[in-house]
Amino acid sequence: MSGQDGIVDAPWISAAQARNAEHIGREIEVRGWVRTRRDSKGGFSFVELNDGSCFGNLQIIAESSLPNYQADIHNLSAGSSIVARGIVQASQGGGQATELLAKQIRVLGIADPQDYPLQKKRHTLEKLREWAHLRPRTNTFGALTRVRNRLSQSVHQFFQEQGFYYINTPIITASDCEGAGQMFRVTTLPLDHLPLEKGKVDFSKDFFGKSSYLTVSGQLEAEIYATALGRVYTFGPTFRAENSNTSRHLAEFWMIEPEAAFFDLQDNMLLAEKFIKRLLRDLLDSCGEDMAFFEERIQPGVIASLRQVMEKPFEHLTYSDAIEILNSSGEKFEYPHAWGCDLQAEHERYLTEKHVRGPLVLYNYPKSIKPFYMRCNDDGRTVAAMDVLVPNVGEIIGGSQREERLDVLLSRLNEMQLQAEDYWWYIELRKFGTVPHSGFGLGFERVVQWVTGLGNIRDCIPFPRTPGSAEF
RNA sequence: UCCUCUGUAGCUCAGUUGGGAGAGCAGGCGGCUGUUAACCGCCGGGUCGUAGGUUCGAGUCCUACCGGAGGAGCCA
Repeated sequence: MSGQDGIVDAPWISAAQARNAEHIGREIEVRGWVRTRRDSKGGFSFVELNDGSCFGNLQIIAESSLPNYQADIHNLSAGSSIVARGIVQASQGGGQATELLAKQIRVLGIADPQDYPLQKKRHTLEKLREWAHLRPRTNTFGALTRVRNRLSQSVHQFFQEQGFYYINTPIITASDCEGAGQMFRVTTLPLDHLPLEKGKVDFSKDFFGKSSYLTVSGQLEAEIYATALGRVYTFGPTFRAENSNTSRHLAEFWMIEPEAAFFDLQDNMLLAEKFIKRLLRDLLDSCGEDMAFFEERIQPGVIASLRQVMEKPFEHLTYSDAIEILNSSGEKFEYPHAWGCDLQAEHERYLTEKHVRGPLVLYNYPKSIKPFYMRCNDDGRTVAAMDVLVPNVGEIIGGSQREERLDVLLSRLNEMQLQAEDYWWYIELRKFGTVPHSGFGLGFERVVQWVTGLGNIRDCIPFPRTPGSAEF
């Protein structure tokens, strides 16, 4: 969107560029939305414009000699859209390097302050959720959007540099055997007139000839590609129909799932750590203004804590050691933490927030509490699983080395009373040229929540989908 | 799904043992010779979430439902 790239009319530049002192003296044009207007005692106005290009606003000086000053400019209010042309000059006031002395201001659309919900003052995040069509115009969601974008870019850059191929796994899946929780059914059957067969719905009449659902994970399909091309990753939407009402759950969220052939659990854990550190480094390097806002207004201390994470190696603990630490912690827990039980939120919180005070990689979980595809360890009672936990948010990564031994996989399916036929293609990957391989899933919004310090995951995605809520 | 809290003006909230609704901000008008979230004055604005019930009388008490928040479970 700059004037130099040849895409748009030469004088049009971004507010981010216009705020830079190197443009002083140039005649330029900016296009965006008014954040606020202040009238000077001298009979002219300061109009602050934001076009999304950066956190800060461009201050525009609108003198009363402009032909439409009284009619338009003097009444400009937050949310109005304008095109302003003028000369960039050094700012006479503090707080910004430059300002635009307007030669012309064209008002494209006014936002009537009587009706426009966003005020100059602070709104609660809960209220802004009701205005998801307007909240990107606020400082918080502008910053959030740029942070999300930067993280997305880093995801691709990191995996591309590490030799991973970006693949697209299906959104619609025709098997209900993924076992990762409640799924949303996809159907074209008439719900008021379902075809029945012996009293049950006849899904052979459905669009795909069988039951189909929205995906809860692209992992199994990613394994197909990993065992052909070596290293792959997905970055796509994921759907969970669980009725969970918390600040950490969404019914629709974005997940990144790398899968790598010839990676064992150690390689997998190292990959996860390098990946997270890369995300943090890029974020802190290139989203300074936005992160400074989160630091100042959302969670003081967040930047320092992220820096610390970047500099130190992650702590690693086996599940068994974690249980030992909980046992000898002297801490009072509401839930028990015996070996073989899944760790409760309070346990994870103790481990990350009090014991290690930073990210923690837990691995080698009891096989009884983990899915069939995780690789069985030699001790006969644990699997090569690993989770990455971080303070405040909890689990952001769950992964494992996958069971590559055909006989072991078959007996695990049998143990868990799953039908081998349902997994015929998954099993064939082990029949034909099987290799050790590993992967993990990282919840994108959880990372956003962690790095911004936002308390509720519903504010970490543009349009949150939660039980009872799919507005916009 | 469970537990707890909550729903009063555009926004944030106050409203005392049930007696007829208030403040700040925002907005409108006016004033103020460069300002950078709340300079001064005046003005307008509310079926007190919805539906029942108790009572002479309900924002206030009771019941149900709906929305929101925090925590739990499930998970990423």
